[in-house]
Amino acid sequence: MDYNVFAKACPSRPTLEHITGRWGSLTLTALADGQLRFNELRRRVDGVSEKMLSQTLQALERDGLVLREAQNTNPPRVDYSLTPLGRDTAERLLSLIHLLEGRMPEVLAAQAAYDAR
Amino acid sequence: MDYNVFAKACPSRPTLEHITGRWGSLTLTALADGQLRFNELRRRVDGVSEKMLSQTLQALERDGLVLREAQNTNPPRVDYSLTPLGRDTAERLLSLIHLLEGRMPEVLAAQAAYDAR
DNA sequence: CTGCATCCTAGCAGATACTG
DNA sequence: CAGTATCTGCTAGGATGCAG
Repeated sequence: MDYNVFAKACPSRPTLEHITGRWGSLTLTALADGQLRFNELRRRVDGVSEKMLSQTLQALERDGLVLREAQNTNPPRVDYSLTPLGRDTAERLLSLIHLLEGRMPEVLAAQAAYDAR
Repeated sequence: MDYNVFAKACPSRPTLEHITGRWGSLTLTALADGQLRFNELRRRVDGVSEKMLSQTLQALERDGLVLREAQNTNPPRVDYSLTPLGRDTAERLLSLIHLLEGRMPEVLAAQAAYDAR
């Protein structure tokens, strides 16, 4: 393996963290449905602050996962969408999220059992 | 959807963060190959501290993703493995990681292009 | 509307030392 | 070996204000 996330110094680690991070995962999957504007994204990703969304989008854009298209109008309009690589990534992320959402009862039961001890 | 990660207050969010977090994702995927002992895990997940590994394992055990089996011998021996739910989760995580590892050249090129501006 | 700049704080995370 | 305990620095992340 050339790029192994298990290696401390591998450049894939920061990128994996952008993707799976608290806001990165939600941002990517929110964009999976299609292009969104900044404030549309902000409403979708419940609880994200302007600052964090902005930072998250910049990191994902730099990694080549998100495409940013700004129009020089007034008021300004900026559209965010996924690149082909971003789409592949979001797809796998969604698969993970759907699994989790579907099996939350199992998780909650495990937590209750753990706490009972 | 009953448990929607996009909702700020949904109980699935903390669990998603345990799974996708910096050490959670690496720990889960390391265990995908089979049972490991504490220090074996520590060596696999390059860079993790004792403390973080311990915390991570506890969170994943509580969520019902990891099984902890302690033997009361001397010296002590503790084995960690995945539950069925943990295996399903790790599988999807691995799919994501393999995608990323395989396409790192693309990511690095995007980063270089971004930085050039 | 879409951001960047600034300030501030809680808690994440590393280092170290210790216990059964 | 498999952890806990403590201390401490760092930075993620929230709040606010401002600009194009």
